[in-house]
Amino acid sequence: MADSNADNEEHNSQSPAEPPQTSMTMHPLPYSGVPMHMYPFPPGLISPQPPRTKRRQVKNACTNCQKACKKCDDARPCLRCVKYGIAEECTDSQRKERQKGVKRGPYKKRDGKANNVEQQLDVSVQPAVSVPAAALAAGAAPPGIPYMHPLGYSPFFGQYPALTAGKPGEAPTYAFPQYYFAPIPMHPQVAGQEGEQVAYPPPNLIPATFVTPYAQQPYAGAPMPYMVPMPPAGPRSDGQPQIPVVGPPMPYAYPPPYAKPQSREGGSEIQQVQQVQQMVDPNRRDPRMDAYGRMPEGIASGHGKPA
DNA sequence: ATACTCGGACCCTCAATCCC
DNA sequence: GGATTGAGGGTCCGAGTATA
Repeated sequence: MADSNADNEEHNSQSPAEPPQTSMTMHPLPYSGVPMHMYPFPPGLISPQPPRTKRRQVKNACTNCQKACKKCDDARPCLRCVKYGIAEECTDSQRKERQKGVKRGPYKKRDGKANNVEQQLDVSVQPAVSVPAAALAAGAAPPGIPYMHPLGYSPFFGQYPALTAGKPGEAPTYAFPQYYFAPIPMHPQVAGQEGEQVAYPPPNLIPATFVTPYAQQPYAGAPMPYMVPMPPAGPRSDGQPQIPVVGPPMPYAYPPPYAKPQSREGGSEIQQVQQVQQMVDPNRRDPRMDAYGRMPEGIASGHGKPA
């Protein structure tokens, strides 16, 4: 299928020169509850019907997770089995062979192109970093926008995998999505009846270009973090020009991109699991990671049922 | 409060089919 | 031959229930 599944390439991203292994946890924050493509936009910027995020699945859940209908991961033993102390029973489940020779009826006619609107709306998968010429020609912002979302470092840095690792001394290319200015819907367009959802005007998104292609790493070969915090206000330490913020200052701080789960006794669930995991096998490495310890797109995503 | 169960929504894979 | 479709079969969310 044309669907370029990141998982399809996961196994061939290992370079011959294996980079230094890190001691960071190799699990993709499965309990984060923040889907991979759910951007930490402030409440005012969230449209009433945010695009549903796609749920990522492992290729093959272990027998235990499969039985429990619970989320598994690609590592063996998986987090859940480690957590429940059944790591030695963590084995891949057997998948049935797909049946062949199933006849299919005639397909519905193709109507040329652009088969779905969803694809056009899904900015999360657009690898483009360039600004469409039409948008540039149209000017920075359409009239009537009350104020613009401030733009700084992308909050997505490190969240997306490298498309190309980059030769020594070269910057890797990342598959992060375009970063958008978005006008805040100031007033509901339609007043909702009692018990009805209030409708907001559709967001008018203006694609913008990234100023920096990737977050600076503290040292060569350092693993990319999942996300980096927003930069502090004021001049940038790297000498690059400060990105001007249009409109009033943000009255709130960004929440941490991945909020820790509710802590239980002895720390959060994920911390407990990680502690066990490190005791079991300190060198345990998630097989999906690329040569630089980064996870492919979408991993750690996912809770995606419509409300 | 936490663990367990499981219905069913959602997702991925890939053979069948379409079309250039 | 490459692109597209869509069903088979898988994963796992989340609500309900059980247990400590």
